[in-house]
Amino acid sequence: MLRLSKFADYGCQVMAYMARDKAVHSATEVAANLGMAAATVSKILKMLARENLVVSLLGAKGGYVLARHPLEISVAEIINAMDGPISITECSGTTSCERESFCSTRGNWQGINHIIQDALAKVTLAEMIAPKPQIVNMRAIRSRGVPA
Amino acid sequence: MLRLSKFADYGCQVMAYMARDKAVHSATEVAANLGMAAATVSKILKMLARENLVVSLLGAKGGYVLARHPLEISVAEIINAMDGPISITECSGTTSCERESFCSTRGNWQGINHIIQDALAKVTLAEMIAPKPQIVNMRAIRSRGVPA
DNA sequence: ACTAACTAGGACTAAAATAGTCCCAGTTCC
DNA sequence: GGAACTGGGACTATTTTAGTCCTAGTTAGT
Repeated sequence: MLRLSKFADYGCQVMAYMARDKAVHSATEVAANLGMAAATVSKILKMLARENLVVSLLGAKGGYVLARHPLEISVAEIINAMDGPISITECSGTTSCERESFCSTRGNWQGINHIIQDALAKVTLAEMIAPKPQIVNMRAIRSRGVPA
Repeated sequence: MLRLSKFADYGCQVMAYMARDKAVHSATEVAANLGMAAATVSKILKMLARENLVVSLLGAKGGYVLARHPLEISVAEIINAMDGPISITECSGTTSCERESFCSTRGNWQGINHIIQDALAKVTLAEMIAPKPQIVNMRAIRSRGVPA
C-alpha cells in the first residue's frame, strides 16, 4: 500500500554501495557494480547531490562521495531526497481542501505521518548495510516477536 | 515520499462518513454527501465490501453498513483494502530479486514495513473521526513535542 | 593548450500505474 | 413488473514514473 518509488529504492542502494568505503565513485562505476543503467544512476546521484547527501567532485577522476558518515544519514533523508517530502496524503496541512468539513481525519493523518517519518528517521544508512540485517526497533520486536 | 493512493484516502473518507451512524447508506447517497462522483464512490464501496470492511445489502433500499464497530477497524485495514498489502518495497520477501547480493538492505526494509504497518494498525476508524484530532502516539509527543 | 573523463541540468520519450467512467447482470422492495 | 440498489468487470483518459539523451561546464593529465 505504501509505495516507495523505485528511485527511492535505487537511491538507497546507491547510497549503500557508496557507504562501503570512502573512495570517490563515478556514476558509471556505481552503475556497473550495481547492474543498473548508467544514465539512471547518474540521474540518481545528481538528485542525491542536490540534497547534499553526496558531494560531487567535478572533472576527470571526479565522482561522488558520501557527504556524511553512514551513521549520520537516515533512510528518511534518502527517501526524502528522491521522492520529496514525506507525506501520506496530499493535504499536508498548508493547503486547505474544500472537503475540510468532512476531513476531521486530517489531524490524524498528520500524526501518522509523523510516526512513519520517525520510524524512517531512526534507521541509519549504516544499519542498512549491516551484513546481518539489524533489527530496527527493539521495542517492536519485544512486543511482537521477530518479523518473519 | 510515502504515497498513499487517492483511493486509500477516499476509502478512509467513505468509512469515516459511514461510521457516523449505523444506517444503511447507498453509494449515491455517500457520493452526494461527500461531494464525490457516484461511480467512484460505488467502486470504492465495492472494494471495501470485498475486503469485508463494509457489508452490502442488495436490492432496493440496499446499500452498505460498516461491518464492524469503528473501534475495531484500523486505518491499516482500510488502506490495505484499497491499495493492497502494505509494503514499502517491491521485493517483499517471497520473490528473490537478482540483485540480492547487494541487497542486504532487504531485512531492514521489512523491519521498517512492520513499524509502519504497526503504526497504522493502531489507529482506529473511531479515532479518525474524533472531532478533535486525537493524538496517535503519546510516546512520540513526549519525546518530540506536539506536531505543528 | 588540448583531450579525456567526469558532473550539472534539463528536455524529452516511453511505459506503467491510477483514477475515473460505463455497462450489464443479479437482487430485493413495493 | 418496475424501481432502486449492488456485483463485477471492461474500458478510457490522465497522471506519474522511469528512463534516455543532449549540451554545457569542470578538472586531471600530458
